[in-house]
Amino acid sequence: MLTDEYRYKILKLVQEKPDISQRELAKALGVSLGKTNFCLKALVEVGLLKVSNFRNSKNKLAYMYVLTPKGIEHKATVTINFLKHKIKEYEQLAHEIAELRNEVTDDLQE
Amino acid sequence: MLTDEYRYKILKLVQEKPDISQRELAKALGVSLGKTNFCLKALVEVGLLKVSNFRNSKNKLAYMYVLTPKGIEHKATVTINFLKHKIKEYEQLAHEIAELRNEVTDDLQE
DNA sequence: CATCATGCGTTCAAATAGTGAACGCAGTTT
DNA sequence: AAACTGCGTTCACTATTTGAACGCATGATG
Repeated sequence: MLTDEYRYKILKLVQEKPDISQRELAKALGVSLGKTNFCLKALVEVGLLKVSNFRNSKNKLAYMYVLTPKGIEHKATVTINFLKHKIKEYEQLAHEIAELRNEVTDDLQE
Repeated sequence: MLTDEYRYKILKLVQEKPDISQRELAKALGVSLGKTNFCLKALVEVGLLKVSNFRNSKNKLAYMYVLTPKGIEHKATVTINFLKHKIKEYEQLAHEIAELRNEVTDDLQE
């Protein structure tokens, strides 16, 4: 399933290292190869990524994943949304942590 | 799947409201009734929760979910671990947000 | 040149996880 | 007593994820 999180993370990783392999990507994302392959194809499908074959001595047959103009634009948008989301998450965490601290002391008193 | 997150959240919700229904729990957790039922049973299975029937006028046949001594102790531990985890997450978020801010400005320049 | 070893993307059967409609039960209401 | 409501339980179905296995292309080895 291609969630916003993966959309963002993949676009970022690909932009940083266009010759990244699907296996590297999978490891970086913490998901399986199959899922990574699925997500990449989905991104190509909707035109955010473009693949171009290339060869090099270390990676026998590999692709370059290139962000399309649409992909770059989308990444900016997605990044901003992600940022907003993260900031909200951050604030929520502050509350949660305070709450947890209370619970910890509560629990110890029981 | 009963992850630490659900273990913690369920113990917390149950402690706060022992006569909570599985449907309420499901809604609070944001998962299905089936999954909630599964998680509750798992917690009873490992001895963290105890069920005791009770009736009341509003809830026809309902259970009380009671944290066992083991459950209370476990909750303390789990809460502390969760707290540690959240604090780490919090710190990581601070970095991520800073990074995202840079990306946003980077993206705008491209 | 021929063989092997390595690393790539791809596939897909199997495993795992998650859903929610439907059921029987027991009180409450009409 | 019949209808209604809310409870936990079940489970067939769907969705999601995994990773071993494959074919292919290159580099290395004899």
